[in-house]
Amino acid sequence: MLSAQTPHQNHLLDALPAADFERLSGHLERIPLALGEMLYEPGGQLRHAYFPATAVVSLYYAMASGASAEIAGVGNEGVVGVSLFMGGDTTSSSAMVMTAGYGYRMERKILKQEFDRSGALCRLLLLYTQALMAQMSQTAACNRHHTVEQQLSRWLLMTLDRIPSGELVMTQELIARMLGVRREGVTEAAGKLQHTGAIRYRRGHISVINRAGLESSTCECYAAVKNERNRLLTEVHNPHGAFTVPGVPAGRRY
Amino acid sequence: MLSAQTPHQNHLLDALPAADFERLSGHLERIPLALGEMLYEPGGQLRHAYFPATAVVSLYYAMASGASAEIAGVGNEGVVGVSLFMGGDTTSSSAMVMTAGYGYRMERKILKQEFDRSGALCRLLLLYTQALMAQMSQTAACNRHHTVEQQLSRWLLMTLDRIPSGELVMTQELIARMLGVRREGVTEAAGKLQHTGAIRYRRGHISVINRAGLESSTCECYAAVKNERNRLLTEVHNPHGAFTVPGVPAGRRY
DNA sequence: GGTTATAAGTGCGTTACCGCACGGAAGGTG
DNA sequence: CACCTTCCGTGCGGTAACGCACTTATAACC
Repeated sequence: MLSAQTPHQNHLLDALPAADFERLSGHLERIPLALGEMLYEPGGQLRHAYFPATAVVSLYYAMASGASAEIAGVGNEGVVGVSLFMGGDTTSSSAMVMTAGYGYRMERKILKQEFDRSGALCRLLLLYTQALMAQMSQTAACNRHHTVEQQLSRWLLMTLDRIPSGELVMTQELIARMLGVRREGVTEAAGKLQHTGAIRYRRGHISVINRAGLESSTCECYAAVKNERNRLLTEVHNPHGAFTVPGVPAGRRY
Repeated sequence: MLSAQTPHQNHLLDALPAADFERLSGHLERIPLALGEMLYEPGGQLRHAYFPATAVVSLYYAMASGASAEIAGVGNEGVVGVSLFMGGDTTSSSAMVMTAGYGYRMERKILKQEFDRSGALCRLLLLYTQALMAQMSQTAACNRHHTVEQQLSRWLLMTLDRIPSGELVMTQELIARMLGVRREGVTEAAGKLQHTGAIRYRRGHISVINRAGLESSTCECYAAVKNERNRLLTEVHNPHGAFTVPGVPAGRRY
């Protein structure tokens, strides 16, 4: 269980008033999230909501053909399992851990109870859900109009924003499945990005060398999602994260 | 203002318990919705939520380039303006009337008040919002993997499910803008569908001749969205609509 | 340290869709 | 009726991404 003094570094939890957090802290369980772990699948009964800290989770839809497409990503800015408080309990999409790390989970029953109090967490969860919808919308538009290279750049940037380091542990195969494109397409796009000096990669590892380079390769969708999230969750937003100044983590402490 | 005896035929409103509906009926204003009317635009302040009855509304995202892409459609099964109760007040997408008709609107303040009572409407709105998210997810995946012909078929079926007649008043140009494809692409796909006898069209009008034909031309996405909506909103769902038996409308009466 | 599974690179024909530039036709308006 | 806007049909070159087959490289494992 999470002690009230532990720095947990999920932005939603961090934004809770002390009183609300105290009430919940005993119900937050710190757990490791391993690469490839499924947090939910279509039709499955969710038992917990997950608040990622260093882990990153992909919400994606798996088609009958075996193809798939990422709908949205969730990291330390959000929560996995909005259907628990929205009332549907499950969804037609899946959630898989894309970057290993840790997070906190809360039992379905506790989350519902707290949500029904209509307090700070309720408000935050609904605002986050709207930010999630904005991300889904942007994904739909981006899938329609933008190139693989633009989308790969966007995907790398969004993932980068959610992790402490500048290196992603990630195969091109897996990225391709999430973007819903061919693996060769990712190889080609990543090759171009490496050629321009934006990234460097080796077998299963991608390092971002020049963030500005990535930003100039991506489409408007990256900034659009980020801006909308900042607008909706200003009090939650943590401008440069708790990780940019090692040893002096930002954010509330309990 | 809507009298308690009026058949209103928005499924969310119809699903309200009598007591809740009584409280709200005085705040529901029946209004015509004209083709092309904008219900909201990015950044604009929403003043009302709209419950379509015979009108159909598209939620879409407009890109900087001028291109656009539909995110989801809303008809008599839902409500336009979920950001009002989610807390963000506005969104980065736009909402435009695609099929003229009428609907009911409720002032922002009244909606929020009722939402905060955590009663039946609150529950329905959250469930509907989850159904909307499922539709957005499916749109993202569909944009990635399916052909224009499949998407056109899906779009026609979804619109058809929301209107009383079998004829859509709709130019190919407008459909193309919503699907985010070329107008010529729609012409070609519609030509094929007409050739197989599924539809017939003339300048600005599309008639569905053979619904089963359309269903066999579309992708899994149509059924997936419909099933998820039925799962989430069983008590709201109105199997064949209030319109299939003219003069003997189904649904609750107040 | 040699073997092996897995990740990434490459080439090639195919396809769906795009952008553009027309021509023709329907239907409302003076 | 003649006019003219708007909508729809068609052709053509260009291109991004696909599917497939195969090679090369890397890191992990015995």
